[in-house]
Amino acid sequence: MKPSLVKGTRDFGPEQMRKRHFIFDTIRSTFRRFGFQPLETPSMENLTTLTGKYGDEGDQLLFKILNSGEFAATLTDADLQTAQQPGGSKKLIPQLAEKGLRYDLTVPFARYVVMNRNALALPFKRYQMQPVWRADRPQRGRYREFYQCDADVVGTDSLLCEAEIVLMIHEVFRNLGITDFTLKINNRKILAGIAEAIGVPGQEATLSVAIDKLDKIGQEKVLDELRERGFSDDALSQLEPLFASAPEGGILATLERLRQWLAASETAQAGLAELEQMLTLVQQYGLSGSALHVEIDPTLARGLSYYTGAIFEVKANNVSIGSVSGGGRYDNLTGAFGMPGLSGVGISFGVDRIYDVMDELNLFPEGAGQITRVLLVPFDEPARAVALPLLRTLREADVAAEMYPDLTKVKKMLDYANAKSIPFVVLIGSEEVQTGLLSLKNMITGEQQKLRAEDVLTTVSA
RNA sequence: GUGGUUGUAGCUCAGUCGGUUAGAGCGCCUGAUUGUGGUUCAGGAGGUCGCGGGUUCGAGCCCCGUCUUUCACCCCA
Repeated sequence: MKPSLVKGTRDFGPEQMRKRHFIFDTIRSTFRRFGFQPLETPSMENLTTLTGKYGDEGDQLLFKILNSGEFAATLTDADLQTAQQPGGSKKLIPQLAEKGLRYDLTVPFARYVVMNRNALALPFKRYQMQPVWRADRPQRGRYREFYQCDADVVGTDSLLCEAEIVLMIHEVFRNLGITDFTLKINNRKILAGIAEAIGVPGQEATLSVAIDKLDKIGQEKVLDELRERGFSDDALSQLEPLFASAPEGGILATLERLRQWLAASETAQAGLAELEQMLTLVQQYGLSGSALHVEIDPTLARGLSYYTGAIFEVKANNVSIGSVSGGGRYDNLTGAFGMPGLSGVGISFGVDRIYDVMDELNLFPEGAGQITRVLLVPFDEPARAVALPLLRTLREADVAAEMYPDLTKVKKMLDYANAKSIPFVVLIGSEEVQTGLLSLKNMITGEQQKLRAEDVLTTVSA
């Protein structure tokens, strides 16, 4: 049998894991600094928890888990006939599968909040870094198993939470070394307001799906699509300001222009006011000027299925990889689980795409992640007896150290050090055992010096 | 889910019109060097040409299926 991987999944070797840990560590430390607490939930959830939360397409992308035992025992002949009709298979799903793999981290979080509502101190801030699964067709930057790092806060409407998300995004990408990124912000209320302003109130979902593609397919094709979906020429002509190029003057000018265009819509004005307040908080915190990578994009739509206020999306510039982060405000996520009125806002970082971006732009720092700093190379049994106490001393001083396990040729052991990029090697042979002076070799410069064992530690930790 | 694309040594890739024993670079192993790596030199190992079927005297090359990769749509981290 020839071993192979499941489509859309990857192994992560040591080299990749060092880089991935760098990303995880960076994100985690930011979440912690902002006061978020860790949470983990099971890989699998009841399908009743997952279905209906992501729209019809989302349900298609859920990985279902076949029931254990005699999973087909309850099927009737009629069931089997139904299943053989085109598209009939999914009608049997409720009988065959009652569990599924998690599709994102937000819905399991909502379930957790509802189940623990009496124990949680609101507002509740949690972060979660776990894999999610989607039965999508894989592409570059799109996998069937990938990791998300989410931070959400529920139980408050405060715009400070939105502001903190903006701050966390900036901090994470700055600490990762991704300096060229754009944080696009919109507000669902602005989208609703646009629909109102052009005379198609309530149609913002259809509108959004189309205009979200603006930078991809262009203005004409967006208008074509909307026309096909029944938008009148009159309505479309009023959409004109949307396509105007961004005015000079940045964020404030964009806000002002939208305010004028959508003056007739109270909803839009509310959304614009939220946006402005949020940005004011960000500025008061001390993030402004060229350090601020925010762009207001009234065409940004994203997963409209549950966002109700602010919408965020981060794109790394000059790389052909989709968004590396996204999030927004949802007013009623826990409503589906019988707990209405609880508002939340969150952000999700896509580790795998961030990895792809950093790999392509060569942004991983040289020493990212822990690697062995010292290799002990004893030539014979007596040398081992000298090496072992030193091995312990190094490790107790938090210096990553290892001893070559076999007594073999020096060349082979030094090759090993090179292969693992170990910067220091301690050579111990009969001469070193007799004199007590060990040979410390710097593998980068090639220099070699004789040192007492206790001086090795200070030299390699410098 | 729809329509294209890709697959040859561990890696990156050549391989002519369908024609003898499928090649290169890098990497790997051995030795020059039994206590010193990266450089150099000499030698060596490594292939079900993704998999299965078909056409043909003959298939890495053509046809069908399948898996994988990747691109567009859809959607999204």
